[in-house]
Formats: sequence, structure tokens, C-alpha cells
Amino acid sequence: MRFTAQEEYGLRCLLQIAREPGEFMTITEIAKREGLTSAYVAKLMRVLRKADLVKSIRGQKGGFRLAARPELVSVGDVLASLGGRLYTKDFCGRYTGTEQICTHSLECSIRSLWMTLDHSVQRALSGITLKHMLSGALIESWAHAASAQVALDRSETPPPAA
Amino acid sequence: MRFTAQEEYGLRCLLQIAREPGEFMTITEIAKREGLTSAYVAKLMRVLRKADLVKSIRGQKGGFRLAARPELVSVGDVLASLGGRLYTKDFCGRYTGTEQICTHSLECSIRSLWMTLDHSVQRALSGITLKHMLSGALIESWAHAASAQVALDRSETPPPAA
DNA sequence: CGCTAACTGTACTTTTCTGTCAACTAAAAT
DNA sequence: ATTTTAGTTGACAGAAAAGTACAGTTAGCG
Repeated sequence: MRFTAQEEYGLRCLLQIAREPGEFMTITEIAKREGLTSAYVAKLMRVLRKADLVKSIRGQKGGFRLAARPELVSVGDVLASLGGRLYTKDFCGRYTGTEQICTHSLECSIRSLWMTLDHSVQRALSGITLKHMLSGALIESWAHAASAQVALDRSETPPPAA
Repeated sequence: MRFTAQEEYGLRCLLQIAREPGEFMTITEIAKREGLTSAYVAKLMRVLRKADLVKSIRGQKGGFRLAARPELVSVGDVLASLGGRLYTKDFCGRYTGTEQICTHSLECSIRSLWMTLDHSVQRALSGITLKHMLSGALIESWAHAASAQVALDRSETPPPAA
């Protein structure tokens, strides 16, 4: 179980854009700030644009901005766009037979496990928005040695009820 | 964020072994039950053996058995052996500078996010053992439309306090 | 012993994911 | 209109993961 490069770098690029609200940031600028090549950033931005997470304009004065305000953008959606979900319905199809059989066989203990883990991750992600990331709310929650979720719930900017 | 093939198939093989307590199961038998090639199962079993999750004996009458009773084997440990942890300390090293700088920069919001997710996954996995997987406790927890963790806590075989 | 069944280890091939490149299109400035 | 800046696209090369092949070792059995 691991994060993909696309998730890591895509989220970073999105956060760089989110830091300058209202402005359009160019690929070159994002690349410079993150220490990535422009070509790679361009590829990542394409994914984010297709997921409607950013809006782009071309030509001079072009660039990218968030499609919505940071407090409305769930990190869960961002990661799902960049790297997909942990568990999807077609997961079983690649090896196991029909879903009915699967449900009663040993393999499906594993399917349930994957569902459980996906559920946990979604739960943890549900209340975290780009704004939380920008404000350092997550970092603080660790500094206080409490669970991230609990700390977020008490922070100055309460997350929406997912 | 996704599961590796090694996690999926390695855990399946381990569960096949766990189904026949006391016996030694051969690679051929495991491969047959899971529909995998013997060569691939052999590779997976090596990983499990090096993690001390199974014991092997060679020669005729050889095979594999669990190194410990199913109720003592945490699925979290199994997955960590097969695919590593979601977040590790050296994670930042591959791109960011020192940990101090990292803590106060934007990238570290991401580091905190990865830590949060790792924490959630570990929490979900902490109480799940091979025995739970075998007994169908996870499947039942989904059938009752409750969170897996809650359902497990109430099941006939209470998980150890992680 | 010698044969056979079965695990062990290394090296190899194939596939998938990362990251790059070059050619293209759009918009603004002059 | 031309030039320049900047996003768009698809094809490609390198790296990592997945899966295979094969030669070697161990242990039972006759």
C-alpha cells in the first residue's frame, strides 16, 4: 500500500496554486517552486484540469487557478482524481468470479479488508480540505500529539460535515 | 494510493495456509487453490518466510505452515511485511531537505497528511487478525452496515488491544 | 545409494508507472 | 499580421514492479 508519485506531486502543485488565491499561476512558476520540470508539471496539471480541480487559460497572461475556494475542495477528491480510490467495484473482477461467489469465499475476506481500509482512509480524508492543508491545521494536530481528526474538529476553521 | 500485487496475493496465500492448521501446505497446493503459478507463489512465500510469518520445511513432505496461531497474527504486520508502511521516516528525504525545514514548509502539510492516513490505516488494522479474516468477521461487519471496527469489537473473538 | 518431491536463490522478461520531448494551438502585445 | 508567451497533446525512453525460468539444495523413500 503506497502513494503514487502523481498523488504526491499533483497535490503539491495544487497547493502551490492555492497559496495565491485569485491569481493565475504559470506552469513555469509552479515548476520553479516545487523543483520539478515544466514538462512534468504540465502533465500533472492536465490531470487536475480534467478533474475540474483547476481552471486554465492559455496564451500570454495565462496560467492556472483553483476551480473552487480552498475550503470547498476536499483532499479526498484531489487524491481520488490523481491516484484513484483504494477499493473499487471492479477490483474483484480481475481475478475472482462473480460478486455472489466472491461474497461467500475466502477471497472475499480480503475484499472486505480492502473495503474496510478504504473506508478508514475516506473517513480520515472526509473533513480535510485544501484550506486545512494551507493553514497548517494538520501539522498542529500532530504537534499536540492528538489524533488528526480530533484536532481538526476543534480547530478555528471547522471542516464541513463531509 | 493503492495496494500492491504482493500484498493482495501474499495475504491470500497466507490465508490458504491458515485454513489448514497444523498441516504443511506445498507451494503447488497453494498455487492450485489461488490460481497462481507455482513460481510466483514461491516468490511470495519467500517474503512471508523472511518476515517470520510462516515456517517451511524442505524435501518430500515439505511445505509451509503458520509460524504462530491465526489469532496472534495481525493483518497489519502481514501487510507491512508484504508491502511496507504507507508513511516512513525516510519519506521526506527523497525530495525535501532536512526535517526541521520540512516541518515549517508547505511540503510538510503533505507529510502530515500522509502521517494522518497511515495512522488511520494502522488504527483500522490494529485489531484485525488472520482469525478474523478466516471467520468472516469482516464480511459480517459489512453485512450489518456498521463500521468494521465497531462490529469487530463486539464479535465473539475480541481483538487484542493492539 | 539414487530417485523424486519440494523448498531456495538468482537472473531474466514483461508490464506498468514515471518523467521527458517535440509539435501544436490559443491569446495577448506590438 | 507577426511575434512571443503559455497551455495542450500524444509519443517516447527510463525505472520500478510483476511475474517467469532455471539451476541448486534438502529430505524422504525404496
